[in-house]
Parts: sequence; structure tokens; C-alpha cells
Amino acid sequence: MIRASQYLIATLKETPTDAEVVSHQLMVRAGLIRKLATGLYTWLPAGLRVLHKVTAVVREEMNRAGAMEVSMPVVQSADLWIESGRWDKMGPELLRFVDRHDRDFCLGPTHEEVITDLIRNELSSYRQLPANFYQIQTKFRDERRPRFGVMRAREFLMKDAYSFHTSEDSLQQTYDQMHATYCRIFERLGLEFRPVLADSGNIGGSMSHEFHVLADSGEDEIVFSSDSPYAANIEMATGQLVDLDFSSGETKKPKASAVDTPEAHSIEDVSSSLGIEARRLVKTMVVKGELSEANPSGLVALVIRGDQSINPIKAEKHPLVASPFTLAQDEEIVAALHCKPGSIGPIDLSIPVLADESVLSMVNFVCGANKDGQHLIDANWGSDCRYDSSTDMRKVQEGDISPDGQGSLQIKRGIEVGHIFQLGTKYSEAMNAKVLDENGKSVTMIMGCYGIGVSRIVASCIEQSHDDNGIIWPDIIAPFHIAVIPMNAHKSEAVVELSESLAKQLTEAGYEVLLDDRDKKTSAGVKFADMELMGIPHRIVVSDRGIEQNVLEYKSRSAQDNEMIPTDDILRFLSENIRLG
RNA sequence: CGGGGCAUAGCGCAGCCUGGUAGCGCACCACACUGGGGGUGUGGGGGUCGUAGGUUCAAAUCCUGCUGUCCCGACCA
Repeated sequence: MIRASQYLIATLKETPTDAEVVSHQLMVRAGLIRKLATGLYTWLPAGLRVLHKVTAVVREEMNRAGAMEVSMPVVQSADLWIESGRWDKMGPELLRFVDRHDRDFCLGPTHEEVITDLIRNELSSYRQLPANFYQIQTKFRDERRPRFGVMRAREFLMKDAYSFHTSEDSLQQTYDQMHATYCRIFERLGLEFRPVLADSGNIGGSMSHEFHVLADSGEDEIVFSSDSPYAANIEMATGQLVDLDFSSGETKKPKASAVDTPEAHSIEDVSSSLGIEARRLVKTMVVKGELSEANPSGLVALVIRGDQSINPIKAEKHPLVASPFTLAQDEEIVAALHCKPGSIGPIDLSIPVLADESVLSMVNFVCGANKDGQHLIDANWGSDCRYDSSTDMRKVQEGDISPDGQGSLQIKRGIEVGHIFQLGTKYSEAMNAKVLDENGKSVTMIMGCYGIGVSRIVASCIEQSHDDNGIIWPDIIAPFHIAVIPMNAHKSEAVVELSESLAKQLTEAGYEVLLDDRDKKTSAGVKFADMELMGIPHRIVVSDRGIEQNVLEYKSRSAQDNEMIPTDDILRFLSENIRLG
């Protein structure tokens, strides 16, 4: 039992100005966290209890899946990062520093290098595989823009796991098992979530899934089909246009004609000034490409249907396009193409032209004329325009047909709380992590890695579960299960006695009880408000009134009204209404 | 990394324009009242006005540098 009078109930009536999203506001107001500096937070007692609850669920499920818990240092020596090649590859988000001996170190944003180093020394036989190691550890990433409280903090708590294998099959098995484990974890935590196909980013590897908690404040867009299991991050989502072939039946005009479009530089301008639908236009964007002898300007033209947009993550995967995706400067464009952006089209361009699939079947379209203030109408591939190669680099839109042909695509916002990767041999090869196989032959281990943003889960849970009065925790991660509030304790000895014995009884029954015994200056209204703000899921009020009738007054945080429960019946009632599993 | 805003008590803010002994609300402490939804009154404690420099008889206030912090942007040709 915890006594509120002896506990830090750090609630705030006013909303701090620097908190933008509701979870951040409520975490500060409910006294769960305090900011130390940008992206750095102290967890206060009540907040830490929640964090530990999440940790416990994650640990339990990882153990159930046969993973072994370890704990690796937060501080890592540069040697390992140089060995993997990431010391130079990682940008400023890797926080580097030197020790007193002038040796380079960094704060671990992730632990592939450390675990690979450990395992190459500790494991030597295929018989020790597969093996899966995890830790729940503080990470540090010097984010370019930390925000939303612990949602995107620089220092945060993460569960990361790394598995080792001698075959792709074995990796796939563990990967599938982790996928299922993650689903179970997020289900137990009461989160509404979706696993989606993902881009593997700079961690490297092939197969990858993200787990997103659905929330309007999410920083990612996720795409999923109305009628099939297809789900993907928008960064890599594909879809089919509903009206892809809308013009393909038309008779091709033999020759395009130029028209003056002096004030029209955007698709919208051109479309409205010519009175032609945007989907009949071909949009040309010029981006940085790979420098070569064949392409001394280092620019590439990307063409896409006028009503569609380019997905830079997809585009930069094409060998012709430089990564990161960067638009060319106006001056560079004029220098290379002798034409301002706004009137460019895929006609006799001196730079490579990469076409999105959306334009391939277009007929009699409009595009820039490569002369300032002019566009072509009734242009066609072959006769008027050309492209060098085509690819899918379109950002999918809501309503597109699912790539498996079943259903239409919907887009929602999500908070990434989990990410699993098949790394392959990226790290084990660079760091020479090998074991002997059954033939006594040395083989490079195949790896997978699996992350969960533990502190981020706390915030995302609040995003999904709150009301005007504050947080509404699911029982399993609430800082306390039950708040016991004595009414007029300073006047009634009976209320004090019953509150104390009740709190004791509930504690013995295995519940975590917060007894709000704060002094008489703390009015009932304040106690109610604080307990609700903190999101404690079950409340029991002890009053003289109730004692007379031999009942306790129960209220669920998520319900509107009180219920009167016979005092003798309270344990049975709670056991039916509290889910700790 | 680019643009903008802000920095005065633990929190939220006013004062700055027009320089002259630092203020309000919440929170905190004491006492009294009140006592089922952030109650009332009286009295109190708490500030190198982010920092360094400059202007001035005099700077929270005007000027400059620095730091911190928040927001916006970083594909639409």
C-alpha cells in the first residue's frame, strides 16, 4: 500500500506551454515525467511505475519466446563502430565523445555492434544456434528534432533483441516468432495497433515489419487494405491506380503542339489555365542523381502523372537517383536544361529521364515544352517524349487498389512502437562473426534484430486512452490498480479505520493500492481530480454514509457512474473487474 | 540544418513600447472557517528579471554577442 501523504503526487492544474500532444501534456500534468533538457526526461515515481509495468510485460513475453536477457553498456567504444563501418556512416545523431585517454566513444543508439562482438567471442558452434538475446536498455539518439515528450526523446528506453542463425529458414522462424510475440505484447498492453511492411532504413537488411499504434498524432503514415492483410508504411507502400488506363483507348494525336502558358508554373496553374484535368498532365521534377561521364550535370528528371506525387524513399532506391533524395536548385536546372522549372518536360532532355509507372499508358498528355512559358498538348511517348527507364516511385493515395488486387487502400497515422528486421549478414560479415557448421566449416552467422520503444509505448497508450479528466490506464500498466479515498477522514474515526483495513486487505489480495490519506486541506474534489488525472482505473470511496449502509462506493475510471458494492463483497467484485493478466 | 517566437518566483503570465526600488493567478507555509468535484478569508516565504558586455546619473525595460527553449520547414517543378 502506498500512502498519498507520503508519496510524490506531482499533479499540475495548468497545462505546460511546451507540451503539444495530449500524451505529453497529460504525462507532465499527471506527474509522471519532468523535463531536464530538450529530449531528456526524468521519470517521477508514478511514471516509473508505469514504465516498469510495460517493461515487465515485454520481459515476460520475450522470456516466453525463449530469448535470453543481457545488459550491454550504454557507452560504446568507437572501435566497434569503425569495424562495422557505421562510425563514418552515421550522422550527428550518433553522439560521440572522448574519454580521458583521448579515445573515441559514443552513446549507444542501438547495440548491433556490441552484441555481434559479444557473440563472435562466445559462440563457436552451430549447435549453440539459433540464439536470441535481448536487453531493456537506455538508448541515446541525438535527434534532429526531439518533440512530443518521451514520444520522440533523445534518451529513451528500448527493448532490443538480436538473433543469430546458420540458415535463412532459422532466421525466418525466429522472425515469425518475434512477430507473434510482438502482437501478443501489444495486445496485452491494450493497444490498438497494426503490423506493417516497412523500409529497413539505415539498419540494413531485407525483410522488415513495423508495429504501429494507431493515433492521429502519429508521425508516420501507414497504409492498409480494406479487404486483405496488406499493410505497409507509406514510405514503401505500393498500390494500383484506379484510373491507370483512363486514356489508353484514345487515338494518338500524330504531333504535339506548343501552347503559351506564361504564368503557369505549377500543375494546378497549368491545369486550370488550359482547362485540362491534372491527371492528363505529366509532371517533371529534377533531382540530384549519380554523377557520371554520361551524365556530367548529375541531375535526373523524374516524371509522374500530374495528380500524383513522388515518394522520395521509393525514388531514392533507384540507382539513377542520389540518396538522400534532393531536389535540384533552380540555378542548376537552368544551367543544365536552359529552362526554368515549371516548363520542363521529358523532351530531348540531356539528362536521364526516369518515369513513374503512372505515366506509361498515358496518351495525348500535357507536359512542359522545355521553353520558358510554354507547354505541349497532345504529347505522346515515342513521337514527342521519351524516358530512359521506368519504376514505381509514386506515393500511394487513399482509394488506390491494394497491390494484391483485393480491396482499396486506406491511410491512417501511426506511432511506431516496434520494428523487426532480418539483418542477414550485414554486421556478422563486417565483424567476422562466424561459427563452425555441421561439416566443420566456418560460416558467417545470419542475424535478425527486434526493437520495441518501451518509453514510447507509455505515451502512445495515453494517446489512445484518455478523456477530459486525464489518463485512463488499462489495469495492466496503471501505476496503481485501486485508489482508496477516505471521505471526511478528519471527522470520522470509522472512515479512517475502514479505509486502512480495506487498503490492507486489497494489498494482501495482490492489488496495488494508493490510499489517499492526504490531510484535511486536500478536499475530496482535489483527490478525485488527481486520481482521475493519474488514470488510476478503479476508485473506492469510503464514507460514513456508506458505512451506515455497509457498502463501498466504487467507480471505474472509464465509467460514468458510481456503483454501491456491499463491503463484504468487494474482493469478489474487484476480482471480476480487474484484469492483471 | 534553415526560418520565426520566447526567456521575469516551482508552474502560467503581466510589466518592456515611453528607463526611475519587481507584480498578478496557481502552487507553497501559518491560522481560522469550509468539508462529496480543484472552497473562503487573513497573514506570510520565495526573484543575481537566461548570460556576458554596451549606452545611461539610473536598465527587467534600449543596443550587441552568446546560451537555452519552443514552433514551423526541410518532395509537388
